[in-house]
Amino acid sequence: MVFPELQDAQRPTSGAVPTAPYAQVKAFLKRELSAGRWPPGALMPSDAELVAQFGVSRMTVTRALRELQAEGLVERLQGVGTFAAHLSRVASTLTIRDLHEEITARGHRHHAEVHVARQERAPLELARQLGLPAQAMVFHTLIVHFENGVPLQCEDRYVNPACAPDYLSVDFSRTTPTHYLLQVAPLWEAQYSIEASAPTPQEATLLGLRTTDACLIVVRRTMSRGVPITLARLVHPGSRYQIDGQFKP
Amino acid sequence: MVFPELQDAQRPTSGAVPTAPYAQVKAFLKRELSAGRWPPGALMPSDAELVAQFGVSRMTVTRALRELQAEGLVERLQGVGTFAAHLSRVASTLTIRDLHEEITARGHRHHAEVHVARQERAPLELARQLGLPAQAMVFHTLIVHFENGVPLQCEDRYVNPACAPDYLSVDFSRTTPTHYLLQVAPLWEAQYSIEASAPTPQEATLLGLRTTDACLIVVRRTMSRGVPITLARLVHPGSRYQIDGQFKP
DNA sequence: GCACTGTAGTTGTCTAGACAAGTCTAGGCA
DNA sequence: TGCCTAGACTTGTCTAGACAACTACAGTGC
Repeated sequence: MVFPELQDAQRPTSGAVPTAPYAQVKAFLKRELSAGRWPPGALMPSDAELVAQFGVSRMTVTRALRELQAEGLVERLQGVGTFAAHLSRVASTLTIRDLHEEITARGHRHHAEVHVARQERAPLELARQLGLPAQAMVFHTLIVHFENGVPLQCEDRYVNPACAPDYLSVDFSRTTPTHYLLQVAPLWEAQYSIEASAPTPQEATLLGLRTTDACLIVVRRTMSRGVPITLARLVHPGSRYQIDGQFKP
Repeated sequence: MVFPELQDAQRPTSGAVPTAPYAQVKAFLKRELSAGRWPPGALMPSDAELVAQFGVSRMTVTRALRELQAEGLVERLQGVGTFAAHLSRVASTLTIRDLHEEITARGHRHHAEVHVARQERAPLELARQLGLPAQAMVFHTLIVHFENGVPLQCEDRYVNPACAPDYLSVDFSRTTPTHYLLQVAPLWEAQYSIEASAPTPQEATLLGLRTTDACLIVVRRTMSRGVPITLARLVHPGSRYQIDGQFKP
């Protein structure tokens, strides 16, 4: 078996110690938690005890605990107490980036070929997912993105015309749909699924693959203010694309 | 092309309005941001202006802004001001769950077959990734997990013996390695990569696949308190496993 | 045994003010 | 012109106290 190379995690520099009192309280609790002083579900010190222990005001302790709560390390119950969280799930931040940005950040060259950019009538299921009536008009683009001349992503996208009426007039060899749509609708909410599958014959041709080559496929539906904006199927050659990430609880 | 079904996002119930002042300030800013009142990079109202506008104390405004900053919606620069963030990347929370939990949560039956559970000498590259000298002893397990009798994951895992000396004495037909290691080392930090690829012949056999079937492969290296604990390669049949998620900025 | 009540302890939130530290700009000076 | 400084403005953080909302528990009365 093969273990691909993983980058080394950045180690925190031990030189610069955070001196702010709230940070000290937070660091103390984090340290003791990681040492197993309070096993998952155990009752932790109350605000008042920490106030006495550190000689700070309650607002300071509260801030430290609220941030730990936001990070999922502790659970607080009003009237009951603060408890060490059950870490049976660890959440990471998966970053969905604009592909153009991602490629140029690597110091590489990005270009795109537009194969389809037109209006279509949406079949029932597609219309439903975009919150439109059946047979409604939708925008459809099919774009292949290249990194240094090698095809990296086949982007099949449907867009709700109500949210981006000028979508088809954009020059997608210069701007990516993601970038344009982020400008039109700044705040997003999205669902995605990541799967591995063989490409369709058309996708295989566009990406220069055989239909037996594995692809990493991300399907994403994006909403803004409760209105579906776009539905995208992003197909990547498995041999040339992977999703990396790291997380710290 | 095929768009798999995505579940509907949960819509916030519009009945219960948050009444806490800090939540009102936060909701106001979020609403205006999503309406595009401050385009990315634009200067937003200062603390003092929001204090005057809402008639609350500065601590209240500060809390609202600090939470928006933590969510990545605004950027604050000391001595300069508060700015609408560039949302070119949107972060989601990808949850790495214990497979046993995941399967039972679906109401299905989970069982595991242990194929390998022994000590081995680590070759150079593996030892390096686990922070050990070359030829050091490491624990190695190879376990196949089943959902309702169908193979769902092939888990090839190496463990640093210093972190979990009793690892090999665990009955992995009853406990998953993930679950056991979470108990031994409560706080994690991890790096992962997700990719699509064909399985090795051995993996294909164990999962009941052909070597041309696409697999979704997650490689994860886990550290606790700066010490590498485990390196795992999790191979899933692409046709039977996908990673789902959603995010709201 | 059972229902009710008071009380102590907990977290959730807010206020008014204070000082520190950083940035920017206009004015003064050589 | 070029450099320096004082002041205005910004965010970062802390304090001491207050009230509200909630929970758990012991005690009371039936």
